[in-house]
Formats: sequence, structure tokens, C-alpha cells
Amino acid sequence: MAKKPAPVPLLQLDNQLCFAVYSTGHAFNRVYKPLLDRLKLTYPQYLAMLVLWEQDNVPVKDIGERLFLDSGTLTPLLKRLEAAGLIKRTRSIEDERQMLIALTAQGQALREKAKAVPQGILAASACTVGEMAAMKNELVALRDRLNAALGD
Amino acid sequence: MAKKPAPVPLLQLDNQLCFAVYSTGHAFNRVYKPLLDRLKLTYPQYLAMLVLWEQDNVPVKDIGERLFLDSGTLTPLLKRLEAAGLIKRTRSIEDERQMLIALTAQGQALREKAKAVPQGILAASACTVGEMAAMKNELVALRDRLNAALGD
DNA sequence: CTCATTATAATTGCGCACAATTAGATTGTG
DNA sequence: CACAATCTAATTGTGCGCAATTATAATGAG
Repeated sequence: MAKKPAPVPLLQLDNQLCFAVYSTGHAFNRVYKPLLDRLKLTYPQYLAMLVLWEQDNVPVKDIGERLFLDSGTLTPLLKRLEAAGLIKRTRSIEDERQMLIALTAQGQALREKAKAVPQGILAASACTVGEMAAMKNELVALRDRLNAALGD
Repeated sequence: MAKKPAPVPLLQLDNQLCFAVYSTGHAFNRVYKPLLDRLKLTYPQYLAMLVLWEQDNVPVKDIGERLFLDSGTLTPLLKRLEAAGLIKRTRSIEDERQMLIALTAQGQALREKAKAVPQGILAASACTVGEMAAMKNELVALRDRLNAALGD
């Protein structure tokens, strides 16, 4: 017989928004790779640095909330950034449970080199700042709905 | 002094399309997790099964092209699917370099249970099929532009 | 036919991601 | 105060994701 199963549109890979998000994320990573190699950072490390360049000397928890990552991911990542001399990890005096993450002078200085990165991404994306912003807003709204659905 | 550095809008996390894609991907994963646990599949394994449900008995290379993944990722993943009894890996007779991946009866049967997954995702996304399709098309177009930029 | 070139998977090593657990600090309640 | 409940990180184990290398097979030029 070898009867072919009836196609189920929702099960088809190319119909899935989720796979579009997944594969676009990988494509972004590949574009970022050569740009971040110059900074000797991986993409998740770059994200952590973005957080710290906005607000320095913050607990791991805050970085985690900002990036939607937990200590299982962040602890080893931050240890690598510390080994690279970009940050300093110190335990908070007021609350000894907290590990405070602060930029070193070298970590602050790296921000200057990082300014070149977004330009490269924008060029590879081949869309206007306005288009990117619109898409970003749609995705953030979707992300928030997905995260809200988890709390049920 | 402790002079605060001037904000650079393009370096701000919440302005970045890329982070929106990255974090939305993680949010999707968290929503998929409980649905896929019932099938005993991880999300990348589910993607491989989607490919095989569309076309059975294909070489690893084809699955890789479809999912944008290489053998370093797929070989161990497929070995786990084989260990779970869902697929069979056999070397091609015509071209002995190729490893052909075919569904077992159990792998084919799993498709029925998988039909429930997209409904759950649609519900958690809280948007219409039309909105999802529009967003998917924008992302795929972006992905293709990013991938094209790599070939330069 | 021979030998370099190319193609397909597998392997190795490193860095995420995340669930589950553990350790230690803090808070809240009686 | 005592002590349970909560909070913050760290740790452990599994599974991607990818670069680099290796092994084997197929192809193509001379």
C-alpha cells in the first residue's frame, strides 16, 4: 500500500512561525559571529555586556531577568567574562546571597569597539531602522503573550 | 568623576530586533516543552520529525538543509531518535557516503499525537492564523536576507 | 586508469540553555 | 528569639549548535 499520509498544514515546517523565529535566530548568530570575534565575545556574552553597559554593578538576578536566562546559564558565562578581564564578580555586603557584577576598565573600554557591531547587523538585515523597529515590536508583543501563557 | 557614558540607542538591548528574535525563540521553547514532553521529543527533535513526516527516507544532508543544521548537530540528535525507536539510519546503496533516515512504524504513528501540538502553540501565541502567517513571512524574508549577506 | 578534488557523515571540543538539586543567606511568623 | 519559608547563586547532567578535523566515498582531469 504505502499510502501517503494526508498533509496537515499546521504540521508543515514552512508554515510554522516558530521555526521562522528559530531559524532567523540562527541566521542572526552567523552574521554576528565575525563581528563579535573581533571583540572576543559570543552572542550571549555580548548580551550580558549590553546589560552592563546600560547599568553597571548589578546582581546576577537582574541580568537574568533582563535576558530571560537563569543562573545555570549565567554563572559559567560570567565566569568566562571575568577570566577575560571584562567584569569583576563580588558578593554584596548588604545581601550576601547576591553576586554583584561590575565592569572593569577594560570592560567599559570595550563598549567603544562594540559601537561598530549594530551597523554591521543593520547592513546585513537589509531593512530600514523603521522596519526593524516594527518587527521588533511585534515580536516583543508575541514574546510577552507567550510568557504570559506560561503563568497559567 | 564616574561620568556616565552617553547612551547609544543602537547598543540598547530593548532596541535590538535580534534580541527580540532570540528571546522570543526561548519563549516558544518554554511553551513547547510541556507539549513535546508528551511525545518525549525535544524541540529540535520535533523539527527533524516534521521534516520526515513530510518526506521519508532522506539523507542527513537534506534534513540539514531544511533545518539549517549541520551533521555535528544532527548526527547525535538522529542517533537519539533511533535509540527511541522512531527512525532507522541506513547507509545508501547508490552512494555509500549518504546516511538515509527513515521513519519506523512507531515514528509514523507519532504523527497522530503530534497533531495536537500546533493547536497548543496557536493558543499560547494568542494571535490569529493570519497574523502568525504575516509575521512568519516577514521573518523568513529577513532570514533569507541575512543568509544572503553571509555569502559575500 | 590514477590521483587530486569534492562530497557526506562522524567526531571532538567548547559554550550555551535549562531542569533539578544543593548551599547558604534573609525574611516572616509565632 | 526560634525556625520555617523564601530567596540567590552555584552545581550537575543532558541536549543542542557550531567550528574544525577526520574518514570514507564519489567524481573529474590528464
